[in-house]
Amino acid sequence: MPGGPVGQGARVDLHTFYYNERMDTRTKLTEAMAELLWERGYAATSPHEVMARSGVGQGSLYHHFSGKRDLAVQAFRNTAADMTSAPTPLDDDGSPLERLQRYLQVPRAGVRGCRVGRMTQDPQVVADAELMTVVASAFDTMLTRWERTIGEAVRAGELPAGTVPSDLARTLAAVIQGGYVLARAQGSQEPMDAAIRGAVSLLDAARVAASHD
Amino acid sequence: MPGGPVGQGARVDLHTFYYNERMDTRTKLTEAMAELLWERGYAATSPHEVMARSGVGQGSLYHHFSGKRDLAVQAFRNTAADMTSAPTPLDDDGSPLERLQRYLQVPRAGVRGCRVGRMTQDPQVVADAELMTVVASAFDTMLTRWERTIGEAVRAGELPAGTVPSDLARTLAAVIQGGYVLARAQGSQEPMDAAIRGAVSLLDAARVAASHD
DNA sequence: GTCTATAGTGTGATAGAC
DNA sequence: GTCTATCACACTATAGAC
Repeated sequence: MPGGPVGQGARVDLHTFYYNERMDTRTKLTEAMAELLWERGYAATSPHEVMARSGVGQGSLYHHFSGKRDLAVQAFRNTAADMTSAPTPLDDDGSPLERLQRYLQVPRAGVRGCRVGRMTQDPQVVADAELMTVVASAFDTMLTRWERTIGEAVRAGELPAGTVPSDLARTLAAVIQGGYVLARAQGSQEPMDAAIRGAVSLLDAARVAASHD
Repeated sequence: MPGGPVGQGARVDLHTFYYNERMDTRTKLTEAMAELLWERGYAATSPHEVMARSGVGQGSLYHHFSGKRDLAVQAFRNTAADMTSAPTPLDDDGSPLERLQRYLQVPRAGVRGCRVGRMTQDPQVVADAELMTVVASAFDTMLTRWERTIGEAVRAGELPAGTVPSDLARTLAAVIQGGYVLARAQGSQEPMDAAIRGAVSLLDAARVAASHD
């Protein structure tokens, strides 16, 4: 191993190492942009910041991408694809209702916010049809999964027969998205966890009600 | 009625009339800023836009306020006070659970988003301790009301005895906040309404479960 | 494919006349 | 108290050498 910056005793900032040593320039740029979209949003992220974080120069950015918007679209497409392709407890073992409750309780860092939901509050993003398409289809994919598992729970008699899967799917997705909002409003994880606990309890109550259908 | 701009046949843009004829300069500025905070957020709103919308000149803005931040703090304090002081169905007649369900179903224009919750996604707002205090205390006031009515519903036997009011309050607040996110993501009111319907149904189920406690 | 230099625009804010 | 003119700066983007 020749004397790279990772040699013995060398202290390397994780980000710098990550970006500089293991990715091509294009990827460095999209990864840095994806992080900044999450942390700061689209409007508040400048090309200058992306270059600083990725260690890539100005000329390279405008060589690989036509500009800030192009870079953001590519980066955010990757983010949405990562999120929607990741496996969830919704497809694990267990009864449908258990899976719904397990997915609700997946750890979520409330104060960081949702990478996709965040975009929804950025006026420049909402005004951009291409970005909004990515946002909308990411939510669509997620809601479809919720709906399918909720339908299974109804058929299994774990939820009341009158349950409307498309409604409840939006309710549970909203609890998560709203949990992020509450957590950020209070600067604390606790409101997110409380909101989830309350939703899990409501599903427990619904199971009890279904058993008396 | 002397020849004001509202004389017979005169057509006056509602905004222009509203700002120009009925308010003092300070109020014109805070009202315009409050609207823009809602529509575009803090970071994305420039003093120039505030002046254009209010019809007030640059010199006046910096005479009445020390700058953009000062104006935004004053404007947003007014917004938060308006929202937290308005009466809600939570304090109306009817059983506690009915009041909770009625409040959930208050019409909310999902695509416009929540005036307070919106601030939560703006990095420059989150970094500002003064603005975040206003946000946090507005949510606090709202959550306390939810909690009180939920507690009443539990004591009335309309919700299961094991219900944790502080948890369920956050769940229901999250449904509303998340409903805004979903509505904006899809550019449609429908996801908000669906999320609310699902939450109302869950509360119905919880009432059934409570009756078997 | 990457660099440095620089353009052109809009920002938040101030100066000073009236 | 309000106006117009202007500042210094940061932004997104381009030019052109290497």
